[in-house]
Amino acid sequence: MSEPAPRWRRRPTERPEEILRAALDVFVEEGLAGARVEDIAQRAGVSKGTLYLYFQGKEELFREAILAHVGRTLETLSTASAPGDARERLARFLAAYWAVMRGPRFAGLYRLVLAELHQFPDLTRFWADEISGRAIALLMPVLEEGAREGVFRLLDARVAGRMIAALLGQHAVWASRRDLFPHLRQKDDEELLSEISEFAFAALGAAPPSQDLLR
Amino acid sequence: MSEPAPRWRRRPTERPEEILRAALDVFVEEGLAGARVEDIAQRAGVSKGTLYLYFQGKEELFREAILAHVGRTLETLSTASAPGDARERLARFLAAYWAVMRGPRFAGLYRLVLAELHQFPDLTRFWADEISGRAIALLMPVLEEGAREGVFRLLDARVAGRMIAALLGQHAVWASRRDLFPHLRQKDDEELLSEISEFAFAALGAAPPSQDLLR
Amino acid sequence: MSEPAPRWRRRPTERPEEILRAALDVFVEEGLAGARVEDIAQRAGVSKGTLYLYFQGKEELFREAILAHVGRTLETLSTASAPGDARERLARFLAAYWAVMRGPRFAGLYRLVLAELHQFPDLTRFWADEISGRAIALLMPVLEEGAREGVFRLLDARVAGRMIAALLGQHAVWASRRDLFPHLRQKDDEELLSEISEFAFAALGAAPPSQDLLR
Amino acid sequence: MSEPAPRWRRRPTERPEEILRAALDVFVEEGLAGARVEDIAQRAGVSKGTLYLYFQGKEELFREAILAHVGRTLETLSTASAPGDARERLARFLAAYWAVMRGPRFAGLYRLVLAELHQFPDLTRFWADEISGRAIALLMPVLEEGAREGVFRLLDARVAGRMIAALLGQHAVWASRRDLFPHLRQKDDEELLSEISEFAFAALGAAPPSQDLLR
DNA sequence: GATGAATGAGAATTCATTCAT
DNA sequence: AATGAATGAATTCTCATTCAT
Repeated sequence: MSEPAPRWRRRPTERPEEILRAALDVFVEEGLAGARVEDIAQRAGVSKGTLYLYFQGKEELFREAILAHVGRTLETLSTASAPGDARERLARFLAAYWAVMRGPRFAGLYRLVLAELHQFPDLTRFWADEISGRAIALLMPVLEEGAREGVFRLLDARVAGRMIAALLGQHAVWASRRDLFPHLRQKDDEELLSEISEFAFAALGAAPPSQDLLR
Repeated sequence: MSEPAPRWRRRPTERPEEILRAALDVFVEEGLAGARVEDIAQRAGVSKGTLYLYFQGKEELFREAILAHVGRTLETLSTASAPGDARERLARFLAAYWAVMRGPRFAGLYRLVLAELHQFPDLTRFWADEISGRAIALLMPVLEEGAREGVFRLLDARVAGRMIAALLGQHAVWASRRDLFPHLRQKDDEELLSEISEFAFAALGAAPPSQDLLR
Repeated sequence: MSEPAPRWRRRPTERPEEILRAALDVFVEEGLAGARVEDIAQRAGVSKGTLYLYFQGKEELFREAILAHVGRTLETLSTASAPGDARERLARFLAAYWAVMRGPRFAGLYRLVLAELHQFPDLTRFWADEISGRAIALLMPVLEEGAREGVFRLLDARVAGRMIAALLGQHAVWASRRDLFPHLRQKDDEELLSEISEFAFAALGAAPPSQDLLR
Repeated sequence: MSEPAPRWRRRPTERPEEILRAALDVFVEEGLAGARVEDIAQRAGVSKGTLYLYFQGKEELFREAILAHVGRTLETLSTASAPGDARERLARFLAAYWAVMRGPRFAGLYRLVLAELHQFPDLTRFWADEISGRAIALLMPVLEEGAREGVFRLLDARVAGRMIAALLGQHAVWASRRDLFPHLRQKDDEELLSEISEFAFAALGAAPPSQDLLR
């Protein structure tokens, strides 16, 4: 005697986020052009029309999906700063940043942004400022303080920050497709991080802190 | 002892190379999906139908355009090895590799490959082997020799090579759209190269050779 | 002797007449296909769903909106007959009819009916009978009486009525978009009416009554 | 042993005109919104895609279809002026204009223009100038000359021209849907023309010329 | 009764590919 | 070989209508 299950439910609050999550997945898998609106709808468990209740169209969906995800990411990232000596802080930052970049969708997202550079300069700019730029901005005080303390050699903190961001970023892209990049096929994330750390610390004229200190 | 069969082959040269060049330009600008066959034909100065006389379709055009360009690039790159002490050879390699990557179409190509990766695993494999892989392969003997000579500190040459490739690759992408990546807007190519070199040499425990030695 | 059954009936008045008014406005502005149900609802200050409580759908809305407005119009028009000599009665009729046609929505409605005619034969029939037909029917006795009295020349009253209706109808359409019909841009409604009257009276072989008599 | 019939033929010159003709038919029957691009293509005997080789889209098709047809019409119309006395010339003009308006697609076209007034003000303006305006412009010299000769009574030739254009235009619309306008259901085109003529001449204070003179 | 979120059929448009010339 | 006109499958987006709340 129970009611038949309704064919759909009203979820005005949750819908947009669900849709953006589905959209991000599909965009990451298929790229902007390859993603079909229909697929996004299906993955979100709604009809095509519903997407258009919440978003202007495919492009807005793309933009919003990326911004929303980056937003969530940034929250994580900001928490990375903390007390300690410069080497420890740098090591902790590398680990935190690497963890973000190795999160489930991040590298795919980065590829996406690269791919659509021309079509979405504002998105790219946002990315550059908020992701790469933020990494550099967070790194700089650590490096400067380390230099002041004599732990790191003297160098342009901005440049050094950029180098470190490059190492992390490029490795994240490679690592996201280990099958396609044989030069790191055998390495797990932890090993890659320690290789990157080792290289970066060496470039700064310092040894990485012992692992013990970081836990 | 015959040469091993080449991993890829150029198509007969009488077939308009012009088409592939045009295709590459359009693909770099628009991406795979965004590029219209019509535009490629137009830029190559032929009719749409003609493309189909030489290529199966858009995808083959894409594949061939990239392979042809990479082929040309590789010729350049292979000439980079040369005699000299390890520091000089490393410095010269960095300059040569950076020159290739800053060539007119390379960074765009790299983005393209990253972006369309998953659709063409064979292409990516090719890329990984011939470009990233080759860089590492060319670097390794230099690094190993330097380590043997005591010029560079002892480390896994493959890992160090990968780090250097990461620095160069990521900077090439950023530099290709300086307008969108403000963290290096003010730097010219030469300055970026010397920053990268400085960082890499430091990580290897060595000072870069004086500029004089490199000319 | 009961009244003959009315040809159309107004829906119960407690049902929002507001909706029909809004619908008419939107239909006049946008046409049948161009009008969006959503817009009608919004203009009526109700939700989309509410419309469907009162009307089957868009087409019924269209039909009812027109019928309702015509109904209101007809009430006005019927009052136009009155005593007096034939010339005066004709003049008064012209003025009354013109006033109706120059009412805020009439010309738009007329265009609408013309435009969407073929989709609604019954509507058009209704229109032809109640509007054009009624004009002619109201005119005929006046013209016949005038002819009998020797004021108007002898002619087929039905034909003459049709001519006068044509003059009025076409001018109403033109006048509704003076910006688009430059041949009468400078004229105000009053002047147009007196031009039409003058022409019609001349065709009937009579001079129009002096303006004084009409007020 | 004959070749199988080709699936399609190249007709680059004839296509656009064929398409416009088909488009006009469909637009007249269905209105702008009701017409499906697919139907137009089918009626023109081509595929949907072909339409887009020659026209930007549905709206341009609409605009061009109307302009092309009006253009053809105007050629006919211009030839209507000719020598003779004023009454004959007027009679001849009425006949010519009426013939144009009663041509197979004209009244439908007029309805179309009326219906889309808002969306295509430029089309409407064009229509007003070239059709109604031209009628008035062609009429004026005839009426003025007639007045000078004492055949017609003195009146504003522009106003009189407008009245005549109104009579013709409105009757053309009605006549195009005789089924829907019972007040002229029984009349054929010739009879309608002579009724209009009779009314117009009377309004000008003249008798129409005998029919004999006009053939 | 009202609401407005959700649906999904329908239409315009694009563009890779084919093929008559 | 070369052309570019023609095709039609595929895709986005709209909006009348339904129905859970």
